[in-house]
Amino acid sequence: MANSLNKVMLIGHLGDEVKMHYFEGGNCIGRFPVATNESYSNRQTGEKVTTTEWHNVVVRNKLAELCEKYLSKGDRVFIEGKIKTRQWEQEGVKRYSTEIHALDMTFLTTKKDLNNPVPSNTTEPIENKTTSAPPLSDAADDLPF
Amino acid sequence: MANSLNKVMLIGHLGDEVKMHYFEGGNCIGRFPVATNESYSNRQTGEKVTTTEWHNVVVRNKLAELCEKYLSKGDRVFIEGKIKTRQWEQEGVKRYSTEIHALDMTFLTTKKDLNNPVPSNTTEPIENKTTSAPPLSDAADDLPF
Amino acid sequence: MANSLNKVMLIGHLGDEVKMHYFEGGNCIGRFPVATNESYSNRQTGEKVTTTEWHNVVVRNKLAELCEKYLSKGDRVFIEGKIKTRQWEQEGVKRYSTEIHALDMTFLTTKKDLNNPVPSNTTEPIENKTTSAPPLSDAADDLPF
Amino acid sequence: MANSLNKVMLIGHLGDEVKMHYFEGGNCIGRFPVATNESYSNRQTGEKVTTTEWHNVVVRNKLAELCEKYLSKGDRVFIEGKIKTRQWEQEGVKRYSTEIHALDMTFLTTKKDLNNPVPSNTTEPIENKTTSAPPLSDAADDLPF
DNA sequence: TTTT
DNA sequence: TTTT
Repeated sequence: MANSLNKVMLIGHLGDEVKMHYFEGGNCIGRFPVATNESYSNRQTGEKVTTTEWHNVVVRNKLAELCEKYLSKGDRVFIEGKIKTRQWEQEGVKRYSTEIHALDMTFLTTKKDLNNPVPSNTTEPIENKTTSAPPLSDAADDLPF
Repeated sequence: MANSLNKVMLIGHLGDEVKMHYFEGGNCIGRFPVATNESYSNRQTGEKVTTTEWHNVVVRNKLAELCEKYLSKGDRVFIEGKIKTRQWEQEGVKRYSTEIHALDMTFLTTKKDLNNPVPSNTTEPIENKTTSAPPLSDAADDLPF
Repeated sequence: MANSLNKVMLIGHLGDEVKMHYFEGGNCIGRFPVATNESYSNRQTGEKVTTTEWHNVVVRNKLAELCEKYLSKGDRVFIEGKIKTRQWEQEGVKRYSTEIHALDMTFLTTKKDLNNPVPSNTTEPIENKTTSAPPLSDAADDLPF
Repeated sequence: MANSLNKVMLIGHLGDEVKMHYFEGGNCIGRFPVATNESYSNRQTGEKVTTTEWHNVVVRNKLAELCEKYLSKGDRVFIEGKIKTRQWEQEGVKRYSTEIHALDMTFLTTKKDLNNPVPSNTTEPIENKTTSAPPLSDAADDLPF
């Protein structure tokens, strides 16, 4: 039983495909961006403004594989998870990246299985081009989550 | 009615005092860090590890003033809010800072009002007189266990 | 991964002690009422009104034992769980009881361990007087929760 | 700022159409049942069991009108609200009905506007045939609210 | 930088 | 970079 609470709940759309990373021990991690929107009326002009917030979602192992299999860019999901901020140094400057580590999820639209069961090699064609690797990806094996 | 959800809920302790900023139009903003902890057992060594996550909490106007008045470093709070990531450029490099914009809050310990004003023996004087049982307790008796 | 969500989060105070029930297989269940309050201003009179909502909280096994050990009437808790409505017939009339099945919890005040480590036999003296038993108690062993 | 929390979040499907009630002052209320499901494996037999939980959702005024306009039986919604238990006496017996008072909502499928912009008189053609009625629907009719 |  |  925890003595603190770190809970995030999102409903939004994937801005890109799920990018998978496989580790030696058999673990894997998936990453994808999720957009949430907020609308409000500008006080002066009265015009409606929509702002978009982007969330870096991280999933692991079984959940990651389900996401890769069933989620595509544009799909809507409900995500329950927690906030984690990674930090690293780049050229002497501390940098931070905040991620949403998803623990539970509900697929709210799954184009893939509904429209057409596409051959898996055509859905994520350039999955391997992940040039800029996130700092912690190597260490992921001995992380708590 | 929104078509997306961006919800954060935290229970944690303030790592520092509330820092206020006042704007010309009469608006104000308060900022303070909140720590949440997570414990897990290391798979190899079996030893218990506690990690701390720090959240940059932002409050506005009335809520900010309440926080400044009643919250101190070390106090425990429940926070409901949303995630916002600000970005800016520093020396040509995009930098990000993720904040929790608090919309509702519950003070779970407020040292300020507990420690000084009232003598502690007058705060819960008749704690034992809870004569009136909660509505459902009677019904509960004749319920399935 | 669920395709639906049934989530409850409460912060409130216990209206009574935790009542334990032990089953043959070694399982146990604890029950206690939790009060949440809501204040609003009456539109006509402008006077502030506070209403109290009572929640029938149910905990199982390990969590139940922790609750019995550390929670007392008046203590404040954070509860995360789900809603379950049981139904049964009484004299030909369908009756319902809605419960909050707690899955996670944070103790926000624990008078017991802070003030005095009272001998457990003095805290819940009449724990065994659970006279009226019920529909679901037998089935409890093979229930989902 | 509240000193307690009474929060419910649901993702589920409507078990019936939205039933509206209009009051003299211009206020209105809408009611509809929402089902959430949970699956688990029976420990003995190992077979997968799905249980359904029915929630009595209550909406007011603007939100009620949006629900009536855009939601139909079978639609999926995300609901954020609070738990309220009403009590009344029937033939000398105290009876309880627990409702989810929705404060915010996200329509996750809206068959009405997506499939065909049906003329409003054809949208609830067989409203009275409620064969598989959710538990509380009968009781709800003759309740206070 | 908090807390247990 | 999503979606309405």
